[in-house]
Amino acid sequence: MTKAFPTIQDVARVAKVSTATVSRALSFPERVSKETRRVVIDAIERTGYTVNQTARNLRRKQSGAIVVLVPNLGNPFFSKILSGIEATASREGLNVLIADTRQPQVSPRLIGEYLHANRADGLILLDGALRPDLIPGAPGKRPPIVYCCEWNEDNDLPSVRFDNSGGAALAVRHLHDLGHRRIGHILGPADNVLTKEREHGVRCTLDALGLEARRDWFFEGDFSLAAGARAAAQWLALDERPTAVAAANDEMACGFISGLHRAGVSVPDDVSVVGFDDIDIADQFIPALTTVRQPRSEIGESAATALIERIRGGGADAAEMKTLAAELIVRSSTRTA
Amino acid sequence: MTKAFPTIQDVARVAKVSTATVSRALSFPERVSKETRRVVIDAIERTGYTVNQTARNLRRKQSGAIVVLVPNLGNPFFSKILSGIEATASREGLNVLIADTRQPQVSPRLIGEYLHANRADGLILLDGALRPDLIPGAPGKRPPIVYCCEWNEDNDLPSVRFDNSGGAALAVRHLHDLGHRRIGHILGPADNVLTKEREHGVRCTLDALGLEARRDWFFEGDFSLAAGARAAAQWLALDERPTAVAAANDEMACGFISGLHRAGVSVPDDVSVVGFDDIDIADQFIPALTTVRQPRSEIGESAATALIERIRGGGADAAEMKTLAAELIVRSSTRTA
DNA sequence: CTGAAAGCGCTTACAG
DNA sequence: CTGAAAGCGCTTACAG
Repeated sequence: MTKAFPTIQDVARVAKVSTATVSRALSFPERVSKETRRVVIDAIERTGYTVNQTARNLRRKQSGAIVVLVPNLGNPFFSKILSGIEATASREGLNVLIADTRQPQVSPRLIGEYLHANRADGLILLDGALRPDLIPGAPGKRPPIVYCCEWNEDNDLPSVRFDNSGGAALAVRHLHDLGHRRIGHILGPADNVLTKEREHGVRCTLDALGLEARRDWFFEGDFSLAAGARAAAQWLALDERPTAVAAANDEMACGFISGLHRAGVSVPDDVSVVGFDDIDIADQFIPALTTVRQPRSEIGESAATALIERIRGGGADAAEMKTLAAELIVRSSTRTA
Repeated sequence: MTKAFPTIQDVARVAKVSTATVSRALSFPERVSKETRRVVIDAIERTGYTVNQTARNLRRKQSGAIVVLVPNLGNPFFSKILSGIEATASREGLNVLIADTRQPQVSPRLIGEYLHANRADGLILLDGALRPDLIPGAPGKRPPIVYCCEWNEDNDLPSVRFDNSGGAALAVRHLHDLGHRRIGHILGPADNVLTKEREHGVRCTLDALGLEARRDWFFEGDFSLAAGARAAAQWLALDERPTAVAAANDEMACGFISGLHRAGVSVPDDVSVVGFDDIDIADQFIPALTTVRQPRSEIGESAATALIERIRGGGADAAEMKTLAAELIVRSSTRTA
């Protein structure tokens, strides 16, 4: 950093008070006299002083920042959540640091360093595969951590999540209500908690409805558009086809519809498709996508709020879980069987 | 931050050397003896020490972080760029702080604080409306700043940008090559540099081709899907309609196509449409979108690299501009007139 | 209400 | 190659 920014010393000199008083005037205005406050404010204006956060943080042993670990920053799913987190954090005067967990630099060790290094007062994890509980160091002296969207079944760290299996149930019931009895599912990436939850929701609901969960109607995927297109190819190759498909996210639903379209198969006339997430394009896709909405910026806000409470409360890192409901949005990609 | 993390003192004690030596072993390994290095490394392992960045930064007068100011974090356009920035920064050992410029907290004053407060060694601006040159304080002692994608015509801060007008020219020429002679344009938000550049490219090319730039064929927009749909409504209301439309971004192109589709108008059979950006969904949209590709993670990397060079070089904040070429991707939303 | 003084954890000339 | 010492800019008990 360049030198010569005014320091608290400069302000003290101009105001003719001690640095302690300047500091107090800033942090506890009510503890200095009205007159002093005025003089200090004045000196601050004249010098153009702003507090050096680094020095303050060193002294206070805090960082004024939280870090968010994101599996893929370029993915709109995460950026919407990030947006909610940032809005809440900035309102609370906290900076937000981000790191993409696909970067080789972000090893578990580095996560530990973020915390130890006094870089962050807390951590939000959007990647359920991350295991901060494995970081050496007593958990007692670890800053708060909360999972957002994803979580890890091998620890009981607090998390904020959507009701994934409930959302999947909504999708399947909707298809059933339309008269569909042959229902398929496009899965997310293996080993992902969301994939498991959504699949679970689909299977349970199928079961409850007395419908068959046919192995060849469960298409493998990875949340990408391309995976949806691959599922379309598989659907086309089937002897007996499902008349409706619930995809584990909107991208795959779109890729699926698009793949079918290129083969001359129409959605919803030939197959009904429901997505998951309600991404921006969903209502302008052709056909407009019926999907399970998850309020993504809200979950980000909710996670940030939970984290900040823990930071401020300084309290116990009690395991806790908050679940946000999902909602079905019916549009034009589904119709009666 | 919680207490009791091991400090350099602890390491020194265990290694039976001075803290100065530990510090050197970490920062300038070649300046300590092989034996000492071994002993220090060993002590670090045993204590679980990681450097306290806050203290280091205070001493070194740097922050080890850059801040990226984003107009809308939830917008995939920006998140892709952010991803490129983050990848480069993290590779160089720099943390990245983000702030959404729509947050009221991010006033110009706050931008100044980011810099003064020793919070950041440099700044990347994705929002051309931001004017860091207006921040009080001599520019000489300001950390480096670079615009990315957008820029501001009222200052000559360095920027990395796409060839927007060249890209628009590509789009119009492509339409012309297909035999279209009645060509319209959907504009981005007013007052945006990208809007102006793209419109400029369209107008110049139309002119060069001897085609008319009809006022009622230039539809107002704002880069949103909804704006595209509104343009579709306007197109439908026209007496004389353009047979081809170049949109200033892909979202508007998709919204436009979707709006026409709902009215029974087919793209590309009835109108040809070309987008701008090549967003993820572009090739799975129905029809697959012909568009002008802008390598967004590359521009992010490029901006981060430029910033880091300036930070490391410590050098002059010379005005400089880097322009990345755009490329036309022909798919199915355009056809012969 | 205000100030003197210690100290947060590190780095870096300066000696040796 | 190594150590003693000062200092980065702030905050906060402790006195008064």
